Amino acid sequence: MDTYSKAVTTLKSAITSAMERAIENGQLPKAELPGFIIETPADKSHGDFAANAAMAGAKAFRMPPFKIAQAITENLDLSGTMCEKFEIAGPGFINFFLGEEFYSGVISEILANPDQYGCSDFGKGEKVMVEFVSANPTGPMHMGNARGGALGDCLAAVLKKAGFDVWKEFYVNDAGNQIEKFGCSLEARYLQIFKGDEIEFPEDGYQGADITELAQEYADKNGDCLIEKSSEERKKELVGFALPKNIKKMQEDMAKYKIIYDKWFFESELHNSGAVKEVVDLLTEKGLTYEQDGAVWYKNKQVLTEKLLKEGKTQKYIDNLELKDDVLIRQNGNPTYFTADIAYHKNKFDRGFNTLIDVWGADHHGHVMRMKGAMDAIGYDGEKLDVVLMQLVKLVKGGELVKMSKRTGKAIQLRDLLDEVPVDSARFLFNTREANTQMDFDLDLAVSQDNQNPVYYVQYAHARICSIFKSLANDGIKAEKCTSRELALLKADEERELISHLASYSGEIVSAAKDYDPTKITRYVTKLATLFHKFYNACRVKSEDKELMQARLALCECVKAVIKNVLTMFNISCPESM
RNA sequence: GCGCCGGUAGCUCAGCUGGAUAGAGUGUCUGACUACGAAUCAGAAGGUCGGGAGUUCGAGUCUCUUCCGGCGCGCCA
Repeated sequence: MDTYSKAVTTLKSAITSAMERAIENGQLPKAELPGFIIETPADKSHGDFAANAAMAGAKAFRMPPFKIAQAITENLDLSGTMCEKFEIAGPGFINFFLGEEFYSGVISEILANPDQYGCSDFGKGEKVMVEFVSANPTGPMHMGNARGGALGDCLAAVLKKAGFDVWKEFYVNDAGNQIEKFGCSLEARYLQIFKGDEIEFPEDGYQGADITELAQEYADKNGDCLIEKSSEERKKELVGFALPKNIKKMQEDMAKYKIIYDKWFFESELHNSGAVKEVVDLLTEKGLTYEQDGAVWYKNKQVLTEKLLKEGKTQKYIDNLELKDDVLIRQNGNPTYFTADIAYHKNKFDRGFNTLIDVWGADHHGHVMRMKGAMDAIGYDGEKLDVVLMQLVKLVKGGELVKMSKRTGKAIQLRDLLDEVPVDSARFLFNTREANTQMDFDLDLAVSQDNQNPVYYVQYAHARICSIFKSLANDGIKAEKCTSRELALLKADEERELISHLASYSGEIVSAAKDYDPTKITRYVTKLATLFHKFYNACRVKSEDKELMQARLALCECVKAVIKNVLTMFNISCPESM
């Protein structure tokens, strides 16, 4: 267990036994012990930890909180905890102040194993799949994919650090309706090259310039050989030419974005293997399908109504949702996206993944409930499917909304972004805002290579520490292993606050993993940089006092290690000088 | 119409299962390099937590209601 958790748990049990003793003594009436929490006060003068046991127990003990706090503290034994003193404050908080043992313990713990620091067994090796981006291969990736990529990749990294066995996957929709549309669009552009505008472009086709370019590329290479062929053959040939190119581009873009997937999963595999059809059969066996208008339908309304009633929702609430059934197999015999998606998620569970995490755009939120319901319906646990919904990203430059790419005149692409913004910057900045909030991505900020940009602020702290070590090395001084007596010299407020923050790293990782929120960690490391810069300005490392200097060097080494630990985890570079 | 997400400082956002005087960054103003990197730090100013009601020792946080913004309710994905 890490030093911080140890400090909290030992303190908590000390308080619990104090309450038990107070009841035995008759200082507190016999009652069930109240649940209480140990929190870290925002205000430093309130100590390192605060317990609300006295206030939480006001009801159970039928006593004023302040009196309860007195009874508790009179029976409190701090030995075995890392706290050295306490006080009763405010309405009945008991505040605790950590002692030297804690501070030197944190530093020793980090230095013993800097790369592993922050790791825990919270996830217990559970197999988790994070599926993210999964953009359609019919066209270029956009800003939403950029955000999803950074969030998904860093979420996976956080989960891994928290002890999960993580697998990252990109689902390629290389089959189905949109590929058909892709083919029609390519065909129209191809024929237009030879026959001009007499060829009409399909109304719901993909309008992008990329389609025209792909058709042109094919024509340049192979000429008009497809004109005499049947439409079906023509589309097949064009898709066969264009799709692999698009997929390759996506893979290149992701690689440039430093996102490495464990697997690119192709939807077509599910169709070819019969897995999609299997899902329909499975649902039919369970009596959850019916035929109507030549299509096969899934009884979504029935499934979700039962599920929601079980969850305690009222019939009125359910009626208001106006639940509808879904088509599994279209009139034309083709399965819908939904059917393939059920098959895909079934496939994930069948591969042994315990928890499935999908990162989706918020415009898909209507799909979440029915997907979970469908998992239940085919005999899996829908609760094991978690969806992180991501709100829109607005690109802002010079305080104004950027809608179009100057180059293409179309929506800004991931490529445009990566051409302009350093990868470190993009990965960091997308992780400064929670998935659930609409986000303004400030282009000026992202390209700025100065103090405005939080990623440089953090990297600078790291480089600054490296620079201290270099400067001292020039004077023939190097860091030595400190004794706990030397580490106890770190008593300044700036030093202790910095160490406390270092100590909370593991807890922060677990909290980020629990909430599926990697943005907590960028905030954590930014705060760490801030506290370091404060320390740097307040406490000189180079010093005549050799013992204090060594203690401060140890602290610097810890900060350096944790910054590197975070940035490496997020695949962001961590330069020694900049 | 119904549902989901959001509304906190001029701007961008935090606020941990309800806790002490609501916090950062940025912008504005004022200071700090003859010293380990000033890509930094210190200080000031800036708020009816969208509005209203309720729950209790205590509400930015929970409940209800209302207003504003984004999104969703397809044989699209």
